[in-house]
Amino acid sequence: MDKQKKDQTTEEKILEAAKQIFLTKGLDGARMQDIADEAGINKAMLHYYFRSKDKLFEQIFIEVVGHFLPKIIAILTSEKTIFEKIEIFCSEYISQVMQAPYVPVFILNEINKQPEAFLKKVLGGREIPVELFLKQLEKETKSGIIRKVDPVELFMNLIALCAFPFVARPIVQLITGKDMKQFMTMMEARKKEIPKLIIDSIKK
Amino acid sequence: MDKQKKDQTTEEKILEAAKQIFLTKGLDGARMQDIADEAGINKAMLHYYFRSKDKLFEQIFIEVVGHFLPKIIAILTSEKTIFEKIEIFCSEYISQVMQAPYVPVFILNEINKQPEAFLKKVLGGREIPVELFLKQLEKETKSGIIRKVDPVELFMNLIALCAFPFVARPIVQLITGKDMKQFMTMMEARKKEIPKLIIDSIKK
DNA sequence: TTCTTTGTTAACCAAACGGTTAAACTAAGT
DNA sequence: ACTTAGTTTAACCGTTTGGTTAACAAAGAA
Repeated sequence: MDKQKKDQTTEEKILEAAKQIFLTKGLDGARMQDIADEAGINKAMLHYYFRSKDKLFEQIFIEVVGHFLPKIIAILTSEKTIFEKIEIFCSEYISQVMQAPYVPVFILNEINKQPEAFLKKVLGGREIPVELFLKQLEKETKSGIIRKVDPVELFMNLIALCAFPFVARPIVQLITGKDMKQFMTMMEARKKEIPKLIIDSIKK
Repeated sequence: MDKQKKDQTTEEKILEAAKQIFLTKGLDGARMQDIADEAGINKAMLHYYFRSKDKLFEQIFIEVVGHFLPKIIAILTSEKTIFEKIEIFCSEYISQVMQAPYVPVFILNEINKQPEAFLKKVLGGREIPVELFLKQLEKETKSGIIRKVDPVELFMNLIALCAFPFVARPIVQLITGKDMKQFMTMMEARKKEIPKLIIDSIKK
């Protein structure tokens, strides 16, 4: 047990342990006993504080996603040029994921297992404020700065290039022989490589 | 039950059903009873033919991956220019996945849950014949056709752009409102868009 | 026919699972 | 010292799970 855990409340211990277990094993693969062991507490406490496995999972899920999405949205709706936004997006996204490398796999699994529930949980009725971003694209297309671009594909390419290496990380590491530190160094470099690639492809 | 299933052997029925269930639910999420129901047979037959859940899963896994990898390797080791290889790779990869859209998620999950076992199963002692591809890159760099490129990153970008949309497909469909047919049309178009993007980024 | 092999079924089993309970413990308030 | 409310524990419960078994059926082989 970490030294820190001693002055954490039981609820905090559970949340931390559940996050660790759910992120690495997924909902199906995680056992309540695993979480209890990881937290160093009795299994009954999980139910005392969070009633059921599903409730606990949802708590973790909302915490994890709720930490990511706002930052992304903030970037898209900020007062920057498209080129700047692309640069900031990649840098920020990769920074975020570097601190929690399992998050992309975790999210992609949820997306595939229950897409509607996913959107509902994540957005909770709100809408993605994508309007502003679309208008900006349109404007900068007309003013001739960039060529005509499908915003969905642009966004998809961005996330693909940023997120995919993390999703395939274990195999990338095995093939290249990179340890975690070297892998992270590569991703650090990609913060600049990816925007270059994307911006080059949409510039006129 | 499909009309076809009647003149399939029990073993074939099981393999088909197991593939369907494992691909969509994963190893942890799949139940032996689910597979038996899907195949329209008694659960005991699964063990009669394949002994255990793990053995059955491995069979499916090897079948699925064994169908993909050789095609990819064939392209990399063929006698084409890099530009041609990139074009063929994207086109072929996307075509393959369009016929089995769940495969990338399935594989990425395995990669993350047991990376070493994954490589062992997939390669079975063999090596990825990457030498030839590396030499080709080196040669075409020296002759000035392309700029200096890290082959790992080139390859990672390729797969990222081809595979990621399928991995995030449910959410992409929900956000864009595209049905399966429209999604596939988009991916069909990407067979040409992705090579353009990649080739532009490595051309001198 | 009779025997043997192969395929199939329903019933069963032990273990693992998520979840519950009642009692014990702790600490703060009276 | 007594009460009370919140917390923690071990033991337990019903269900589900992967896996087994024994009886049985179909089809050749003798």
